[in-house]
Amino acid sequence: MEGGCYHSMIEKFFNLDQEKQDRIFNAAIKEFAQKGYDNASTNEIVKEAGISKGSLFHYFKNKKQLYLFLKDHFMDLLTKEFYQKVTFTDPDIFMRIEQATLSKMELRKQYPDIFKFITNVYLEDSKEVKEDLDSWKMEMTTVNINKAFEGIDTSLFREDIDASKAIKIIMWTAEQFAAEESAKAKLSPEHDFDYDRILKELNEYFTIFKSCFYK
Amino acid sequence: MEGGCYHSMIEKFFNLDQEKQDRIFNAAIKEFAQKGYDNASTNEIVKEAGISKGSLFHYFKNKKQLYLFLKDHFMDLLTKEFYQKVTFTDPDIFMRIEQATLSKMELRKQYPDIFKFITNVYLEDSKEVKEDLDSWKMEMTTVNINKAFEGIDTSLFREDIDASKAIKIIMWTAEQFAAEESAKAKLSPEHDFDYDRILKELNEYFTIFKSCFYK
Amino acid sequence: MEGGCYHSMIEKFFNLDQEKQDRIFNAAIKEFAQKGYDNASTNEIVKEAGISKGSLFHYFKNKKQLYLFLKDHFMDLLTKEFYQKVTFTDPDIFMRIEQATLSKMELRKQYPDIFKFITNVYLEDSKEVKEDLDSWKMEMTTVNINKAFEGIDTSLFREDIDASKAIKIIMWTAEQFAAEESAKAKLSPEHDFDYDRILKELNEYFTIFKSCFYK
Amino acid sequence: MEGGCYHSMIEKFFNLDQEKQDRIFNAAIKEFAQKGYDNASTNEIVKEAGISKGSLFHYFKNKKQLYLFLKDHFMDLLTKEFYQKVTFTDPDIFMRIEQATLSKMELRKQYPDIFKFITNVYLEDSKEVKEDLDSWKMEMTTVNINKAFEGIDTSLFREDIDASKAIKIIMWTAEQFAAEESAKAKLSPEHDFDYDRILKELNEYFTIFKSCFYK
DNA sequence: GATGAATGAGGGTTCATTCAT
DNA sequence: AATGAATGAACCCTCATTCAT
Repeated sequence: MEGGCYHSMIEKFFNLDQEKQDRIFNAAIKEFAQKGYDNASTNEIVKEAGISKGSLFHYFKNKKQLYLFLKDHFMDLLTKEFYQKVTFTDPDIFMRIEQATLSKMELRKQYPDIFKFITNVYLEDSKEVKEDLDSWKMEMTTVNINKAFEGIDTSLFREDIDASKAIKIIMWTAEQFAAEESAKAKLSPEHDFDYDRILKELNEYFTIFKSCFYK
Repeated sequence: MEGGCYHSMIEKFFNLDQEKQDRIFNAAIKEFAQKGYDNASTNEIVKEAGISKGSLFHYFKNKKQLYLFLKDHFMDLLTKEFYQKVTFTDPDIFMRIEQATLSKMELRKQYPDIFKFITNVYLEDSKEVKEDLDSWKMEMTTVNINKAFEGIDTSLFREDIDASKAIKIIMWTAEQFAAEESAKAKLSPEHDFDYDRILKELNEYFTIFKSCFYK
Repeated sequence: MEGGCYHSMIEKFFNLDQEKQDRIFNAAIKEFAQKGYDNASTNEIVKEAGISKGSLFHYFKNKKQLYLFLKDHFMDLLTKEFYQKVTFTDPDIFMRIEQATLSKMELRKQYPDIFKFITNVYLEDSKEVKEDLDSWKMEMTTVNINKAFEGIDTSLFREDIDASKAIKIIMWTAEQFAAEESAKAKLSPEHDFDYDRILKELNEYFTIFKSCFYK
Repeated sequence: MEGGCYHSMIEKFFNLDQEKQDRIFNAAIKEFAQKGYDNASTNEIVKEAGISKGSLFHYFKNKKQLYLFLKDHFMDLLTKEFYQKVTFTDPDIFMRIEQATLSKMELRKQYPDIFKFITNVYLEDSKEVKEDLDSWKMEMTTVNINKAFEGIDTSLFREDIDASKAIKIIMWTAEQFAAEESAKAKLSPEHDFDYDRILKELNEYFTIFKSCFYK
């Protein structure tokens, strides 16, 4: 009911030369990533993008549409890049998680603003976009979990251990470990990521898991 | 540089009768918890608290000082309550985590607004308070981890397993499990928390850990 | 000073195929009729007409010229249609007014948007077109009154009554009666016009007038 | 549901010194009277009133509340003044209408902006206030008609004439006559009202009515 | 000590009009 | 001739903070 001219407007945007599209993308992503939906300022976006106020609302009918569009567009981008780096076919869960973790770290390094933006979308709490995001979040969670678990070889696990719980433990550990490393990096931003150390440490956790969960 | 008259102002606040202090506390906590720092409105706070605009800025130099004060004050309160419920002396890590988890759940039920407020402080991303929060977060993390690990009996762990890593795995699992349950509850708010089921499920994870990590 | 290329622009418009002209006419009339001069949006007009923004301002120098052109064009059209239905030759004023009233009702039914548009032109109060409309309104009033009074047979009126005043009373009554019915219909839009009842009631007024004013 | 803090805000307004209230009244009335609801600019109002943007919205929560408040306030004022000048007790309809017509003309002269504002309220067509105005208009019409007709001595009318229709004719004539005079005055604003001539002419109409409708 | 009126910058959004293509 | 991207001023409204009382 709201998005009547959604497509025609976005089309206008895609007819711009790539360089201008990028300026707008970068400015908007950066602003939303830094300040969240409510506090992001369209004024800042247009200033940073070097376009006029009117132009922004020529392409996107309002702030909300801009935000939701960016979410869809860059979620797509990250997802595609992610699945290009990770072939979710390896039956060994540790290989899969290692690949996924590495891949995420690379994405975070390659597209720091986009990564932060998409991460924040999951945490976004603004009333104005709540409804649209909630349904999307629920959908995403289901899709991702299904994809991640597809074809894991559970025959390697000890029979007295609930494989699905074991898998959750492994994934949570990987996630929290990565989050902790990211948090460290954020609080002392001068230090660059030392992928080798991180991978090594992650593998130490995996070694523990293998010695515990595998036959 | 900023907090010149910090103390004298807060003193004024503490000279108020308890009932008025509470009205201000409740109103402010609720507003910040619901909307985050940037979107919280001092107008709403004074309206809810039934005081004048001038009064608020009489007790607290500005919105930021009010926020940081609330953070300190209620972090203290929650921490004290927490350590009253949990005696972090039990050498068994699982008992300790179970106690901590239960205790947190009780606090969430007992002081829902305060709990939400303090939780959100950790996620707060506003530029205006970023600097002050970041240093505080770092400090908190260190303090809590140290406290949590104090006196854990690592002699129960298998010797071929790095105890500190095992403890991290256990804690991360407990945290993520709780987070997942909270997220579920948030997306379908009609369902009330079923503490019994949750504790039972958490213990199933602990059973796995014991069978793996313990001698 | 303003209308420099007035003619050459309108010519461009008349060179369009009739179907396109009509699309523009309909879209513009509808928008102006619904929202008045100031609030009518050229954006809506071009969207509804299916032409580009540039085109509109290619045919009409600006919003004002478009409006004034529509006013002239459709006032002409309605006037012509009106005088085709009503032969203002009947010397009986009541027949004439009845014909005129009926005729207006038919026009309102036949061209609802145009009718509403022209009606609103008389009530239009926008600064931007005030000057142009005021002189036109004055002219129109004079013209119409003269036409309406032409060849009325005043010999039927009692000699002790000022015929011109009697005519005014009759016309004002007809007008106000019609206005009151329209107002009623507007406030309770579910009721459709009941032309028969309205005509019958109007004739009851006329019967009074005949019994009073005629010899 | 919308006007929660209606009273408390208006109270703020009434606490201002009279001179400031008047500045705001005059500025707002003038702007609304000239441009109608939609096109009236709160910017213009505050500029003309010599107050800040924020102040206006300190007294009135939004443009709509301001408008509706002005409508109520000045409708009250005009009504009170009107009924002070006209004692609607004279059983002779002509005396009553003459008084009313004179009274209206005086009000128009005394409070030109207010009079125009209130007149326009009846014609206001903006979506934003339509609902609120429609119910009010319907109520007003009923109230006024009832008051106007109360205690008219219909025994003077010829028995073969429907008194209620005769009264309508008389009132419509008076109204339209007055409207026509006002329109003339508006289009050539240099001429002041010549009340004596107008009253004389109105009475000529009344003479006709008496000779026709009275026994 | 307590008040609440006053501020003005900034929020998102719409607009008629221009002009390079 | 026809397009539609681009403009920037103006729209209503909210905000944290100040200061005279």
